Amino acid sequence: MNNLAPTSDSETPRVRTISDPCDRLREAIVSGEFQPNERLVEADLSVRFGAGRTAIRAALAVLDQEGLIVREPHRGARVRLISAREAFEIEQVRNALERLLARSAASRATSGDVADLQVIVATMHERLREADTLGYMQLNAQLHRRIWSISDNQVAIKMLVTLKSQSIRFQYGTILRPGRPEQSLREHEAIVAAIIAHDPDVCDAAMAEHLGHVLETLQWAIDSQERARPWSALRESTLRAQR
Amino acid sequence: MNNLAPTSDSETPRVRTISDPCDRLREAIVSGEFQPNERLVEADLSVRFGAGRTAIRAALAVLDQEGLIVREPHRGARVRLISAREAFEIEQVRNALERLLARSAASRATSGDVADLQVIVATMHERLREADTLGYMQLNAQLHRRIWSISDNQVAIKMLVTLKSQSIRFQYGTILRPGRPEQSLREHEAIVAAIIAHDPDVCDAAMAEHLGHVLETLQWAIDSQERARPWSALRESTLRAQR
DNA sequence: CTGGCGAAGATTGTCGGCAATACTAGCGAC
DNA sequence: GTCGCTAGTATTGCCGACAATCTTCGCCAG
Repeated sequence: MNNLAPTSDSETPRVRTISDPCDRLREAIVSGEFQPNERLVEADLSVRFGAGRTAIRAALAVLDQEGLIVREPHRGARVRLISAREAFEIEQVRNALERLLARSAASRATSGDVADLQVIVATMHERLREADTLGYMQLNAQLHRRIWSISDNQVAIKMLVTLKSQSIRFQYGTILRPGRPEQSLREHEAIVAAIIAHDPDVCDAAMAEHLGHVLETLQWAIDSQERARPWSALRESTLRAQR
Repeated sequence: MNNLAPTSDSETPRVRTISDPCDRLREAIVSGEFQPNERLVEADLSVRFGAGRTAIRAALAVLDQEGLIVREPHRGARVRLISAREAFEIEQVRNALERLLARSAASRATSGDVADLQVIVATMHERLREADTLGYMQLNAQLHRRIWSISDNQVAIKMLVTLKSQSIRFQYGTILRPGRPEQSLREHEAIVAAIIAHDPDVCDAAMAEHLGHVLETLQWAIDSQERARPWSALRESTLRAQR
């Protein structure tokens, strides 16, 4: 009855890889193909993507609005470096918006939605048992996206997608905290349980607690990163000055 | 000691009107100079603003990302019509973000911030006594912006500015509800009191209650608008089809 | 009179070139 | 050796023109 894939929502269309320079450049940036603060010379991108410089300029304008790059007049564009402070701001906004969507999802979830969520949670259990951290992270993101699709606020969803692409550099450190995946899974189960119970208040609280812990873990990840490489702040300012 | 103007935050720079086509076009759209669904022909805008078509295209790309216009391939750009449903989504997101900022402001407000807020509230009392509804609305927006400036989340502030420009068409009907300005002022006083008390939880709750009432009033305004002009839905679809 | 069909008009998308600006390297003076 | 100036280079911003596409209008058959 249900599909093999637990979700059929709008995932990245991988079959027909659109040659849109904007999407390709965005993908290259979020995948880390360009370093933070790296210059993005229009002519180079033009030959790289086989598009005219006009299309590249349009793509840069979009990515500037999305916050992935910064443009200075007559000085060109470069990959935006998200500071730890800004990562915190983004996570706080994400917190507020996810709570809103969780609340909406708890009110609107159908039996089909609930079944999908349960499949995802069950698969998360498997990945955790297999110590498949990467797979667990992917399912984590998938669960959140599925909750978004249950809610009915497209405005908030679009903002969350943009925020996610901005802060992707900080997403990987958060799962490395000892014991964090187990705790994360329990929190996700609480969220799903609240959706099943159609209780918006409880779901809001469960999502708030979950993302509060994510925020704490983000703090921990940044701290431990600083501890391991105390010169990183210096390196960042050096890169900022570099041309 | 304190300035004559209660706020010195980033208001719209009116002295040196930048000739940037993007800003001018945005201003023209939010001020209602262009009707919703009206076509924006690049050549016309080019002669209107005295800029080349390239600059106009860049401006359209930005405004598309901001959600003020919609662009269809080979079919051009037009002013985006925000539906009542979308206005609701926007107001819900605004609700979530303003609560976040109110919480932050309650933690961080200095004595100077508090003084500014009290001046604004006092002036709101005056405007209300004089039945100066327009002036009251402006102070209303000013108070919210001042609270934003106390908080420390630039990401959320930028989003709120963008959302405000999108939903400006629905801002005017909400103050016309009988008794609403008085209630609104009481709610604002509760918010400011919570900031003065440095109590984030109470401030969050006060802002939530305030914006919950705004949401109700928005519903009332849309309903009464529909009641007065039951053909507006038809007119909208007609405009959508129009070229 | 209505509905399909094709050509003309209008508009957008893209490309190349040119001027304006910012960065760099080299040179000379102190 | 260091600082300031200047010429040269690299890159962006802008403008015109052309191709691609969509829309509209006129025509004609039924």
